[in-house]
Amino acid sequence: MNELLAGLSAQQPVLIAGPTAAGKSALALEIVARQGGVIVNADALQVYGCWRVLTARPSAEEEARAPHRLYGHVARDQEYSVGIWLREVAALLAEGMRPVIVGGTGLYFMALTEGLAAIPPVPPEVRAAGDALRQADPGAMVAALDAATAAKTDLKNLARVQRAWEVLQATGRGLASWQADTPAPLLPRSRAAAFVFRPGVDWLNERIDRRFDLMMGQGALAEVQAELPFWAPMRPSARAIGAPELVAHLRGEMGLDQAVEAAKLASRQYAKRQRTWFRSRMQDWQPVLLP
RNA sequence: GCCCGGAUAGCUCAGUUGGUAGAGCAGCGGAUUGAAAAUCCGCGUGUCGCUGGUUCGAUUCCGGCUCCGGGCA
Repeated sequence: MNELLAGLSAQQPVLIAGPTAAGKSALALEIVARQGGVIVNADALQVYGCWRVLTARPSAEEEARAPHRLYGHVARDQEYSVGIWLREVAALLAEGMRPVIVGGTGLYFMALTEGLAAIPPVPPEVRAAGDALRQADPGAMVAALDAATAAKTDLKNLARVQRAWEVLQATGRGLASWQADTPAPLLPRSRAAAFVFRPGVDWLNERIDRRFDLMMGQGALAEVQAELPFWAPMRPSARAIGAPELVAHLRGEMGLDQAVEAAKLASRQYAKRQRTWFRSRMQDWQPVLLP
């Protein structure tokens, strides 16, 4: 820890990435305690107000120890995305405080340090049309793409195809063309101190299991129960790992033990995807090696 | 003790009219420009329970044994 912090100037922005349950928040708190700054969330699910326990958001006590931003500030049914996150971060940076940005969402860090195309928001009608077409005739959606976009899109990945189709519908311009005009990044990698946690797989898997048990002890089930009246599985907020599993249990579709096991498994699989991203896309970040 | 079923990948199982075998899940690797805790792609050698026999050749057929279900005593 001390070695990590040596050579860290108190004005320098800090980025901390790492897989779920690796202990990133503790490092962020330590840095801010010693040198000052604001802790800024870079996690796609910790933004939702309804999931404090389930997404392992900083506790009230931790939030009292240092300023925290972009945690739990989004309503369950509110639209959110990398673009919105990036604009919120831009506003924060404009305030002039030194940011310590911490989270597990690789895409957010990439948008921050490498830039994000300036594409206007897709109107809800276009999104609805995209949902419908993807369901009814995915082939037509693929066929409707412009050649340049089709060439650089994974056409088997219908989530990507739908996004490309929606951008073309909404703006009349291909996604590839927009991306070719990606503006300079808000915070280039070279202007920040960047750390990635690299825990061993077995060590992390054990921590994931233990942490989920801890969440259950902290009232995860009650938290999910409170959301049951508003539950809509299609919403981004519904993708919090553990939520669908515990909902299924509360509806009598699976035993509690089974739901807990399923949630732990999903967390381990998520951590694996994070590892893959960090390994390939954050090679020039300083590794924080753990057991 | 007897009868019937089962024993094949980490797990659940399929299959081989005798030529050493393949699905799902798990796992591993990869991709990732506004739903990303999402989404998508790739990867299958394992004493076919053990042991004798028949056969050019047995995981497959036959005998014995072991273990696990179920039934009858």
